[in-house]
Amino acid sequence: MKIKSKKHKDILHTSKELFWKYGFKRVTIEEICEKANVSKMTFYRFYPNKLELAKSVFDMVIDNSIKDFKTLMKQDIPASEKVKGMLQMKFEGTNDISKEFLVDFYNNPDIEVSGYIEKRTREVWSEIIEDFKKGQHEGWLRKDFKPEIILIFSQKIMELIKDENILKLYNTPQDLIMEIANLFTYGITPHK
Amino acid sequence: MKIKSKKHKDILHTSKELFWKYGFKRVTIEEICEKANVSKMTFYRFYPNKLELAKSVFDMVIDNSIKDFKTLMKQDIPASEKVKGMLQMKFEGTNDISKEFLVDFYNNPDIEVSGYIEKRTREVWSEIIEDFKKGQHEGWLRKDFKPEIILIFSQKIMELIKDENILKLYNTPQDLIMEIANLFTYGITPHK
DNA sequence: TGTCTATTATACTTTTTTTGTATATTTGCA
DNA sequence: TGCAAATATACAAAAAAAGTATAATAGACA
Repeated sequence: MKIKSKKHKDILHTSKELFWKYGFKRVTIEEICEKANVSKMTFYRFYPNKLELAKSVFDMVIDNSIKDFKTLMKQDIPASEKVKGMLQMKFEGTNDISKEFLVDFYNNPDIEVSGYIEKRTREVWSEIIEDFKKGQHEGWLRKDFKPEIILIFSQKIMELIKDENILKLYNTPQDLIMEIANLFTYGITPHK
Repeated sequence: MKIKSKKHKDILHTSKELFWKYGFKRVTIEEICEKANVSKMTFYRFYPNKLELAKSVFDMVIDNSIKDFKTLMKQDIPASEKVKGMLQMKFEGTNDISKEFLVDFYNNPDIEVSGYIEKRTREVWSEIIEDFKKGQHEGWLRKDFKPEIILIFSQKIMELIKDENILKLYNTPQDLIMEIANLFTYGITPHK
């Protein structure tokens, strides 16, 4: 599935919006069609069922995330800025999957689904890791750590950012992000 | 329905939470029961169906709103502070009904429902209006305006507070609230 | 203008989900 | 212990959602 007609795009964007808000299960195909101004038959022309649609949505989001991420990594800015940008992206949700969506997805008894998510997630991770390795090679990242650990780390740290109680310690979420970014950076970059 | 057992309270609070997040239609009775750790049979002991539950939830929220509002009105603080408090309450959602919830409610073909909401809303309004009249009688509100207009006014103004673009003009929502509260106050209070 | 393609509207069957009930069992507490 | 409240389970009935067949329509374009 590659070329996207206007209608096709409408379906994708509408369903992303609804899935993000309510999760996978709570949204019906007809609801999507109505909101996207597309007839049900047109929907079934593009997708055999809701699951396939969800995969597409997931893909779209992942792909955009990667694109944003790569753009960031390519920029000629200090490492601390890159880390900050990463966290910022996560915080804004650009780079994040809706919790409601994932929960529904994982609870689906259909095994194929969670397998699919895991596969795609692995792909994203390895892309990101590649970028970190490049950073190590280019010298703006310390060489003696496993890039994989960054992702695990940032995963954990995202839980902090979303934690109301921790947020309260800072004037703005940005302050917290900055704080974490600094922590991250000075543990990672070569000593000046 | 007055005395509330622990289980009864759990049901009420859980359903409020879910309704607020997803709206009325998207939430199932069994879902509520699971999340509230209550068996389905216990649910049906308290309520004959989801609609009656929703009415109770609605009542609970309305009642709390009135209570908060009355507490505010009774305080010995200047009128501007009271107006500010009102807006603040609305902004925090303490005094507000979830949009998702209301939309579902109004779309319900069952006429009784929207009738019920309208009835309760009218009651709240008249209570609030009574308080304003008292304020006029006690002299801390100008006497030559219809108290009813305040509610209509504040309704409209709430739309401003929720408007992203307007919010952007101020550093914090609080600044906007303050601004509006001042506007409100100096159009209402007796001239010093 | 006529034709081709994409889209829609409608009406329908099938499947799945949710509701609501009946019944037997368990829990906690006075 | 014994009673009231709560539960688990299993099930029938109703409602909602999924999915399909078919005929009608709209619009691009040669």
